[in-house]
Amino acid sequence: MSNMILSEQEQIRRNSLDELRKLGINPYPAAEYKTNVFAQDILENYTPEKNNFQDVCLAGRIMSRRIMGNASFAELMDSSGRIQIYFRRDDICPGEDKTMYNTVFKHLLDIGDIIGIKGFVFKTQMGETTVHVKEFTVLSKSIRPLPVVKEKDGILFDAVTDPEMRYRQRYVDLIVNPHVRDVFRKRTRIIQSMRELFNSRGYLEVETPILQPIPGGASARPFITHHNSLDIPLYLRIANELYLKRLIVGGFEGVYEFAKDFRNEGMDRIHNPEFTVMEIYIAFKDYNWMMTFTEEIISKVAMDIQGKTEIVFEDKVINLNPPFKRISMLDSIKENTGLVIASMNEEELRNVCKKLGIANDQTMGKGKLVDAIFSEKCEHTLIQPTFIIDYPTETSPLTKMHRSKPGLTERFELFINCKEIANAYSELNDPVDQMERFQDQLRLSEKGDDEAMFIDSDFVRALEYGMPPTSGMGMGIDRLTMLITNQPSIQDVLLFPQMKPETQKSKVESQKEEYLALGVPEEWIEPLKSLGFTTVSKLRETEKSGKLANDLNGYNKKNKLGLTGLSPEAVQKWLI
RNA sequence: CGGCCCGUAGCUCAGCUGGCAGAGCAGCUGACUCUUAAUCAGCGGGUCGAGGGUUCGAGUCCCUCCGGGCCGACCA
Repeated sequence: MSNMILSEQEQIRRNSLDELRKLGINPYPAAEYKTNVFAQDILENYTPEKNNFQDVCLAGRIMSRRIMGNASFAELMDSSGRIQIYFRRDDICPGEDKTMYNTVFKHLLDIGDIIGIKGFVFKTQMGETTVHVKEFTVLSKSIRPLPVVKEKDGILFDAVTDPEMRYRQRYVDLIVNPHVRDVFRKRTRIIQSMRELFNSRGYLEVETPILQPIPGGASARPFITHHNSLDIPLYLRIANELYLKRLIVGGFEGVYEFAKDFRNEGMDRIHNPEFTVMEIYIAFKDYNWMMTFTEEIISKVAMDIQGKTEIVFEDKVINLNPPFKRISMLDSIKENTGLVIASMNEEELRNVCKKLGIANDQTMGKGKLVDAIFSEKCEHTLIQPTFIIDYPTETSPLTKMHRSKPGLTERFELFINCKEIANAYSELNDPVDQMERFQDQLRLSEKGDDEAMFIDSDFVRALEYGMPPTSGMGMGIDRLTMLITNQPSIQDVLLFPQMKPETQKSKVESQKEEYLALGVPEEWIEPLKSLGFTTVSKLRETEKSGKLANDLNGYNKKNKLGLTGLSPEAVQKWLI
């Protein structure tokens, strides 16, 4: 702590902290501060005619100050927004003692500090609704300067846009970029909107294990961890599907979970190692029913959050009004390539891939090849919401065989803006078939597919007791939020996106005695440290004693330390 | 993993073919009792991401590394 190098502004704020305490003001008081209004209520509802809000109390952060001698304006930001506040010396300090205004407000408070105010609302000559402060309380002193963002006619000046700062220090982003708070409020409302719908249908919100002995329900590489007292490996879940279906076996009509899943894979604009998925399973339904339900969910969310089903994403207008287009995967490939691949074998598909310039290798089976063709040739066309239906069996090991199309399964994925938003099946409930599919996965795994599914024999055991015909659907909440809130990157809809750790500069410094032992005069130790020689080993590594002597003498002169100059020879002796 | 770009004061950013590190905001001192990107006068503030190299001299050129962004690869 004492060794921390503080900027000038941080030092000044820490001094202010001490000064406040000397005046008997606790900069971090414990007591509840009872407010009776939010900034937004005042801004929306105050009128001079009504003369309302004449005894208000609110609390928030000082975001700007304009001091004009014995009167000042400032902006206070609470959770609802910003409001201008007005201080007048003789109102703050009615008696002889003007300390609270002259010293505390003008000198010891800063932008970023959190205060509570009591006063009345009025309109200034410029017409701005303002709280005239009669009394203020320091609630929390800020000792780190906040980026100052100014705004005029909706244009921001010096806005914090650096992604690294925004994501690493999300708290700063939230303070200075109000629209960011709005995105996260909307994220929560999206989840609430869906939850309302599910609860109104009587479906049960449940929680299932995040630490799983077998990471099932999806094709992905898991994170692995270890349980000490059981002495077994455990995996962070890649999906919760198999647990939710066990609950349908258990007799619930419908179950759903908003779940964090974890996948140990690359990160980019649309992938974060941990992400949120809503999965829902409903007994006695099939994937056709689920498509209609998915349309209902999406359009309700759009209405609840944006008030309309037509949304704008970047330069595109997307219409979320049902019904959405439904097309089979094979028909979509036909539409986009003109190729009919339905009856092709693995070798023929591989040739198609080669012809189309699609990367493929021997570990890829028929299903993966079809999937690769689809991804390459079709996905980018799916801007308006589209259900792609009837997937190859091989890549859908938990899905019921198609009731009429051999080799295919009753599965759909919903694409919006070329991204997969939802994935759903008529769930496979034939335990014998399920066991065979798991064994197929095992063979793929042996072929080198490192994301083929593990066999979960307890899940098969559950199916053996009998699971009703069921349809299940998973929806990527992060991607849905990106879409609804028009955010280009997943990091913009995650409060704390994963980042590489910041490298902490080592704060290790050598002691005074170590410098003295080298023959460095005591008065030159601080200049040495200031020039970056914070340890004696750094000093020893220096080879240019002449340059060092020169730098030290320069530092002496620049900072007017008045020390006697050093000769290169004297410095040379330290380094031996 | 590969290509391109970025990292300079608390914040936003200049800094040309290498030649004394700059501006605005913020801060400090002062003036100003309805201002609003307040204004006016003055002042301070830098390990130029880190390390190495070339050079009389590096923010600038070269190499390595760290962090970030975009695109691609891999991947849902």
